[in-house]
Amino acid sequence: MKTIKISEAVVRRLPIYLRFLNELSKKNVQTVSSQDLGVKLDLNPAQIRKDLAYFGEFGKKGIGYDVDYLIEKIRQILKLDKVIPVALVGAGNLGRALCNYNAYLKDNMKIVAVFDAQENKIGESINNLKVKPMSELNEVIQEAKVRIGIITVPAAEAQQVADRFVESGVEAILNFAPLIIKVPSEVRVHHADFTTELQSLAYYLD
Amino acid sequence: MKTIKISEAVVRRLPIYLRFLNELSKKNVQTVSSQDLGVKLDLNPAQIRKDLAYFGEFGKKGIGYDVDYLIEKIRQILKLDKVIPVALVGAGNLGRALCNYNAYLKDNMKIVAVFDAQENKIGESINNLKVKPMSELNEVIQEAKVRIGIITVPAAEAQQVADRFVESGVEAILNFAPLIIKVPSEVRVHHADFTTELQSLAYYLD
DNA sequence: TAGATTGTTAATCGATTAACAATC
DNA sequence: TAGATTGTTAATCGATTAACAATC
Repeated sequence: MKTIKISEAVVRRLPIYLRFLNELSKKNVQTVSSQDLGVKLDLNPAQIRKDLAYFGEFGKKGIGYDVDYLIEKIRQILKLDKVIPVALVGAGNLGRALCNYNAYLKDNMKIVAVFDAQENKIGESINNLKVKPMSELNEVIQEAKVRIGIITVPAAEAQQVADRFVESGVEAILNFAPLIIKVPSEVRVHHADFTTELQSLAYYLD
Repeated sequence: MKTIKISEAVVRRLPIYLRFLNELSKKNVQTVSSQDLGVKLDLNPAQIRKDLAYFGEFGKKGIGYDVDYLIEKIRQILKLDKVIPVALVGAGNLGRALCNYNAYLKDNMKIVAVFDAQENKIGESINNLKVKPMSELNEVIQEAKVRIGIITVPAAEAQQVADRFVESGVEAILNFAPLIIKVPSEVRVHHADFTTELQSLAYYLD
């Protein structure tokens, strides 16, 4: 019955809902309306209701959404109800920074391995993870059942790293290198590029 | 005559064009077609032509676009033809990582000041920049004519930092904290959030 | 019950793509 | 000239928003 195609725009909003719902839950808020969510997240309430309705009837008319129930449902939709093992290549400043999010991502995702091509980085400790050489990538990824790969190497090496990820069976890639990487269509890639982000902001200066 | 509103989607693609054109220029490629660009950037050639045509007639029929001329034009459109001073708050791992992009961003943008609220960070050196206390933020930003602010502090402090940026006259903000920040409508905010990015990727796992 | 809020349909709005005359 | 490629219009596709019956 998964015939209706969910647009990327919808999928990108789900984690934003989830994050705010988690905040509400921490404050012991029981119920929230699409109105409330809209105000806090700068979104149209109708859009929020529609987004959620793609996946089921999670609310109660006249009441709103049960916070904890909706959290549970969104986590299921995003497949975040089990910890997803993640690997990262590029133990530079950025890679190191992302490893620090491990605590924040707990219950959802976990960076379980860090790799680097540079000799002098290997063996270094980042957040209790020892940096491993690229030669061990395939083996480690398969053993740890890594499903998502993060690329934080310079642009010149990013495509090679992507190829290695694909080859080792990773299903999705988050690329931070300033370059469009190419992968087979069954692998999902998102680009998270600080430099293009910053440059597009400049357009809006007066 | 700036009556036609340019969509955000268009503006976000311009830096991607620019980046690839710069690569071509470095390889001494003189001319490029929308076809070529489309293949390399995974975009529809008609879309690329239309994007560029919003701003002028930059190509030659039957020939394509002159690489260096198009670079010049896109830099003008994005207001990147002069160096834009940028400030960053949050001298943690992520802040430090972003400062390293200064070299890459040369000619376009420059991080000219770094601030942190924590005593022990102040005075530290990052990429030849001394970390300054928050008390100096307004003064430094006004003196250095900073136009864009980057937020790399924990979520709990991000809104306060945004308020300080706005108060000191910053025109646009790039927020890396996992939280939607609120600013007056004349200030432009982009959210660059690693955690939501990663979570939305999970949806596409089988 | 009265008030609130969902889920959903229809209307609107906007973005992408196809097609082609113009022309280098 | 013949082939290539732009700039642009029209067609398509998709996403957002408004409106409201259903109902808690």
